[in-house]
Amino acid sequence: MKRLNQSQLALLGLLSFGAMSGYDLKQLSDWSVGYFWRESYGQIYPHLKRLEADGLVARKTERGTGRRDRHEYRLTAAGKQTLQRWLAKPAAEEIPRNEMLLKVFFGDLVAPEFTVEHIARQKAQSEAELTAYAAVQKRIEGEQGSPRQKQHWLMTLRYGIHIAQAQMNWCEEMLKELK
Amino acid sequence: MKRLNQSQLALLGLLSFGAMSGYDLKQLSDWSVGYFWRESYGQIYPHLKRLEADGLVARKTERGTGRRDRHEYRLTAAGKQTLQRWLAKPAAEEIPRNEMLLKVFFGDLVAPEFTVEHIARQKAQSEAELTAYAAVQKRIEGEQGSPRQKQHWLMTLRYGIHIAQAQMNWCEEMLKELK
DNA sequence: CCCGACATGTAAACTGTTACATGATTAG
DNA sequence: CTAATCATGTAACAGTTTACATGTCGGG
Repeated sequence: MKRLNQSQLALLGLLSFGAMSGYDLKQLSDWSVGYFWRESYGQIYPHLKRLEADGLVARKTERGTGRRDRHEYRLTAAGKQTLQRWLAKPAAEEIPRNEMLLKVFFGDLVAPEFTVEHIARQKAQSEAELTAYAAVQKRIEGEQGSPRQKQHWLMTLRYGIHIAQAQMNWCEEMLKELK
Repeated sequence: MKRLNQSQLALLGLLSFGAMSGYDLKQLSDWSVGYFWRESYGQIYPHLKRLEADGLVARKTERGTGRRDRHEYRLTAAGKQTLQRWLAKPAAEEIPRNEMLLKVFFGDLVAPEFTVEHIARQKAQSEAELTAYAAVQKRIEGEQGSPRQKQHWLMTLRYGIHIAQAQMNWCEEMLKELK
């Protein structure tokens, strides 16, 4: 039984909200943690198999009425314990990779318009994110779940908002400077 | 001749500042773009070979006086053109992965102290980054290079500062809320 | 009748880190 | 003498995306 990776632990975390299929997991993660964590089907399905083999999740198959079978996974006691142990450990430092910044950094090799364009595009993106976050907030408030659970969800959302706002401020500052 | 990836283009970009060895490339990238882009030797050396085979960089070998040979690479005209074409194209959206946020998100499954700890650690990290950025600023000012080049370097540095400050603000807000 | 949502999965390709291997020189 | 710096490189492993493959059901 090898050590689990971050992806697998993220899936365990999502399953703590209730039993779900691989498909559900993807849908849920896309809107709830999508702005700071993404998973693809190509990872989800193999990971679920692995987690089941390790006894961290349990599968229940529903014969679909004509539809393809649906495999619903729920967290086992062992899975929850593994998850909690992980949550107690400090998070690994993230190594960012920002292509846009790279293009600004090397921007003196091309016409200034290109740099302006990169920054304008970033600004539009951050703006769109802020709009999306407002929708996420509404959705969180509408979901069922304990107040504490919601508090944690909203805390991460606040992070996204802070970052997007900082990006916008930076973009505006830079666009002014480049004019 | 397959399409280059971001790493290879980043190396071409760094080589635009002058001829360098793989080792130099690593040292330079660590302090100059390290806060938003990182490369490891395990990538750099194979990439340089590949770039040379494609005619985008040219190698000059210096016999070291006893030391191991030093391979210095410089950008060719074709390499510069490839780089400029890339700089003109919009940057791909970055997909962030933030383990700390994931642990805050699932924080209601463990004692609140753990969430406080994750945030406190983030705060210390962002603080340290801000200190490091001040040193980078001094170093940029001391480097030779055109004013325009420096302007671009300082623009990306401002980005780092904005983000680190936003992170600090978020941390402080959250720590207050959790008390 | 066609599109989008539901639903699961695999394989290939790609990308990246880490550990290992080697070895000289220089500063403390 | 020993640690750090210069210096290059490979191999194993780990992680991720993408394209492909398959098929139903409901709504417009």
